[in-house]
Amino acid sequence: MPTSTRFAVAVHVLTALAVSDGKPMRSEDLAFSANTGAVVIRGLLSRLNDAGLTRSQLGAGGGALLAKPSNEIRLIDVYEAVEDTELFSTHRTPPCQSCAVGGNILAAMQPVLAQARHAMESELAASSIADIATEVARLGKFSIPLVW
Amino acid sequence: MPTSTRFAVAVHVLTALAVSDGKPMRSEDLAFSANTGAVVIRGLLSRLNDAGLTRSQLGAGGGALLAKPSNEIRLIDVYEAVEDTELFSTHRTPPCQSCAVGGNILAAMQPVLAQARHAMESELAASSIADIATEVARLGKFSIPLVW
DNA sequence: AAGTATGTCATAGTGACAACGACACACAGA
DNA sequence: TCTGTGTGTCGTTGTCACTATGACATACTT
Repeated sequence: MPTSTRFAVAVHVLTALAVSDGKPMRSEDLAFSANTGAVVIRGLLSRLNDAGLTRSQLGAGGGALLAKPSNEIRLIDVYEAVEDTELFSTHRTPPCQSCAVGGNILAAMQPVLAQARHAMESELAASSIADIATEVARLGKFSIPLVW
Repeated sequence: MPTSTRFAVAVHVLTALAVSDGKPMRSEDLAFSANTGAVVIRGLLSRLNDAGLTRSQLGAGGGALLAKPSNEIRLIDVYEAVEDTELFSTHRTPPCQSCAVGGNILAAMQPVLAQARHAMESELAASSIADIATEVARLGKFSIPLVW
């Protein structure tokens, strides 16, 4: 089960905003960088706005902006803002409740799966958009803020 | 970012085999318990056989059996045997390589994502089918092995 | 030799996701 | 105030992975 592409693209968008902080970026520009459509970006920004990670400026010269410093945006915040499916899927149709195993398997698995998910989320909480932006700048050999 | 239902169903199947150890179970019986089709179970068993977790006995009175003791089958083994998609998806179409961000974002994210995945897998390595079977027996108030 | 169960193929249906076009609404600047 | 620009959202369409289902060759047990 793969995640949707939303998480990766959302991190991409936030990182782009972080490296060119101050200047609003249009959804169309962000779409170009992520190689996708502007509507996809707007859908992501809508979720990120709701989560308080970004804000949008309307009108001429407008675009998307970070709502707080990039080092205060953890990857787990991004993950929760844009992903809405459970990490572990269970049976499409509930298992046979009258069976000894079927009736209890989900409850028996639940603690282990919750712990696994929590371990993953803790790792995502340890990194911020600032960390990613710094790494991108290092790999790309440029400094932040980047003037386009 | 969900997994497929295969992981949950595979754990279900292996747990069923664990609690009734010794007697082979037909894919049709397992399908009934998991509330799915026999072909789905056979597809899972095919993968579990390849991974050395189960073996199948053909002919009358045949069925699936565990290939090793249930306490030697870790959940991570099951996960790797039946899941074949990456935990984290990336951009459907590769990002713009000529952009400062697009050209490096994937490489910059990769270490963090790998660490998050590893944390999750470590948790799955800490539990075995025997643990799940014991928990199912406790919840269902029966003892192992279960005579059907 | 007969019956039974697996393993695999081919087909079809379902759901999530993303690409795309269109348009109402809101703000900036002159 | 008026015009241009950009967001936010809707509906449609295409794609892909996954699951369900039927069918059949193969292999083993009795």
